[in-house]
Amino acid sequence: MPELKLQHLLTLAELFTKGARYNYIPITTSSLGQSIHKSQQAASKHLLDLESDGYIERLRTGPRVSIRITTKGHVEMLKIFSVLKSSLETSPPHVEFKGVIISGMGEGAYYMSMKGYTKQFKSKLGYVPFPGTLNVKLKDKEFIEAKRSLDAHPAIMVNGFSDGKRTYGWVKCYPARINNSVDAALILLERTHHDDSVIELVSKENIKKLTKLSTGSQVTIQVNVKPKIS
Amino acid sequence: MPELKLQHLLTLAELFTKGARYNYIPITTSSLGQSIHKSQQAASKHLLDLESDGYIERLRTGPRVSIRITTKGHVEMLKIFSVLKSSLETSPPHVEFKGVIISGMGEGAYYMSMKGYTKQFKSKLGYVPFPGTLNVKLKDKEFIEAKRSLDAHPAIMVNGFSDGKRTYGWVKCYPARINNSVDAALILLERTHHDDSVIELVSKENIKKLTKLSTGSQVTIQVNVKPKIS
DNA sequence: ATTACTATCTCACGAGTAC
DNA sequence: TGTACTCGTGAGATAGTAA
Repeated sequence: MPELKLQHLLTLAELFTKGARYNYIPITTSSLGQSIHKSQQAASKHLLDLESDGYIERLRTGPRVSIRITTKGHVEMLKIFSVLKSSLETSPPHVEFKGVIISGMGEGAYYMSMKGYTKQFKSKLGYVPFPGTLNVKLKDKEFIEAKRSLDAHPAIMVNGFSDGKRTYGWVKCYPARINNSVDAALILLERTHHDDSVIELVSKENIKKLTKLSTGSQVTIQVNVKPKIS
Repeated sequence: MPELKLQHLLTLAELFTKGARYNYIPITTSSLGQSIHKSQQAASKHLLDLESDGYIERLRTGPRVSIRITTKGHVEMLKIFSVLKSSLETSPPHVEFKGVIISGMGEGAYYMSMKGYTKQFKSKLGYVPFPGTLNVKLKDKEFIEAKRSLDAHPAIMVNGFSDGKRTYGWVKCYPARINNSVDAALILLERTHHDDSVIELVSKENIKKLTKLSTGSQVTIQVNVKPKIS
């Protein structure tokens, strides 16, 4: 869509930084070449091209040449800038999983109801989860891969503990939404009896009742990811 | 500076818009080719290159391929984005003139003191100018050219009028600063006895006294330009 | 259907150099 | 000093086509 050639982009940007938008700026092709990490010849060609395309204007006073960016050049820069801006901004800040509900085995419910966990859930998630986890079987490889790389994102860490007889592993919690309607948390367990293709979720209420979902139902889970601020 | 090749920029941006930052997105090389206005083969090559450079990850499930942008890819996009952003933002929003003061002939003072003008100056500039214009001779071609293209920028318009005997032309005013210390207005007259190499300025106070400048002194004038907001 | 190879073309770049 | 020509090299793009 933008008419400005991509290879000229950084050259034009360099002229902008030098202040050439509203004033004629004296510049040599060699210094420009250095700035854009190209040869003097390349810089010269860039200026020639930019000029013939009407993105810059040049004024020569004897040996000296001054350059100014035209409105057209400014507009083209803004075009590319806004393409980048909108593509970076419209990126939805969540990881999505699709799968089907499989029967919970009650084990999750047992462990997650232990005081060592519930105390932390209360303080870190803000609630004690309904006893019983929702287990979702992921069918596509990309979701399994996405689950693996959840580690890269910041999580709410529920620490493991010991009750004297045995130890219980940590639980990583990721705030999530089920079918874009129910708030929940996807949990990664240090020790789980599931393989990588199953994700487990906890919620304040009984998810199955709340959503009228049952074993075999297809669900979509969105895990929020902190948008990066550069 | 950015390692990402510019020709891959719009391809990566397209993947971003498709939501490939946090999820594996199914995409074909032909559809991608259409999106970036290149051939299917070019899109395929782009993906190959982006993958081997670690900017994207691909997952193939039989014939289908899904793509996700890596953190490295995201960072590279942000790098180029910020180069553009800063070059567009650091552009100082004023047009600069340099020249030497030449003797005013008093004519300007006479005209600018007429009621038909002073009334408008008072309401539009906020003050009645000191009687006497500052005339500055521009020595370099680029400043003369810059003066000509001042027309492209929005001005405060002081309309012409008639006193029954004759008519007086309009005056365009551009808020300006002299030597970065005195507020003034550069004025363009519909009818002037100067050629293009001279600019005239008015100010609330006597500029020469205020700045201790006299004929022959070098001055710098900055005319503010409305920064464009896209 | 797809993806991606090969061949070919164009053009971006740098070296040398004229002015 | 400057800019910008010619020319050689190679990267990027497309068409054709294999898998």
